[in-house]
Amino acid sequence: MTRILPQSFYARSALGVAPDLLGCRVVREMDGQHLSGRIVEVEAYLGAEDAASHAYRGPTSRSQVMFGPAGYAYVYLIYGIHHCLNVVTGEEGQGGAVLIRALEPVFGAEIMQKGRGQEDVRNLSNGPGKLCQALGIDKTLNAHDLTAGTELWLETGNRPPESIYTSPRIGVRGDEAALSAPWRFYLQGNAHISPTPFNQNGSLWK
DNA sequence: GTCAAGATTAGT
DNA sequence: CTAATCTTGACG
Repeated sequence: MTRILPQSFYARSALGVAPDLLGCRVVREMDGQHLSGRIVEVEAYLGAEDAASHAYRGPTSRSQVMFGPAGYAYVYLIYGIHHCLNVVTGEEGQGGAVLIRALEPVFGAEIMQKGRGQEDVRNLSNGPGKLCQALGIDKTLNAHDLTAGTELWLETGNRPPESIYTSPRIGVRGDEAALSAPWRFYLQGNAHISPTPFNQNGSLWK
């Protein structure tokens, strides 16, 4: 029984995929070693109806992978400095994805820390840019097939998620609907979620 | 071609 | 609060 999440897992609305990703693992295979983390925070982005989404204005050279088949990685560079990892969801042509925002290190925390001084494990992957740095994820993995089981993939976790909370998404621009939509999902109280005031006023989702 | 803005983070 | 740093995408 394989634990790798199949294409069918991704082939539905980002709003359905996002909460289901909590508790799952991201696995990175590098230099013959495996690094992995448990997903503790995500955000859903839709297509034409979501002003905060890169897919809002239709496909562009950057966002085209979002319009492709589900189960592929969408990796982009933000602020010229940080990479962000998303998984493409939904039907081809719709343009949906889920941003992986924070991980709880499972394997290879020592390697993730390499070259970053003596950093507390809890601050290693508690943000979208930091988790990509920790796992060595950059644009070379854009459009990578996450169901193939090579280099980078997602698999089911061992432990069920704690209480799932929702809040508005962090750092987004757009219209009022996009700013207020409660499409950030996170494990309330987990030590590895990203630091934000929203953590104080989220609401129980399930 | 030009240019402002960005799904962030670390440091003052 | 602001700098860092560079790609993208909108516009002309």
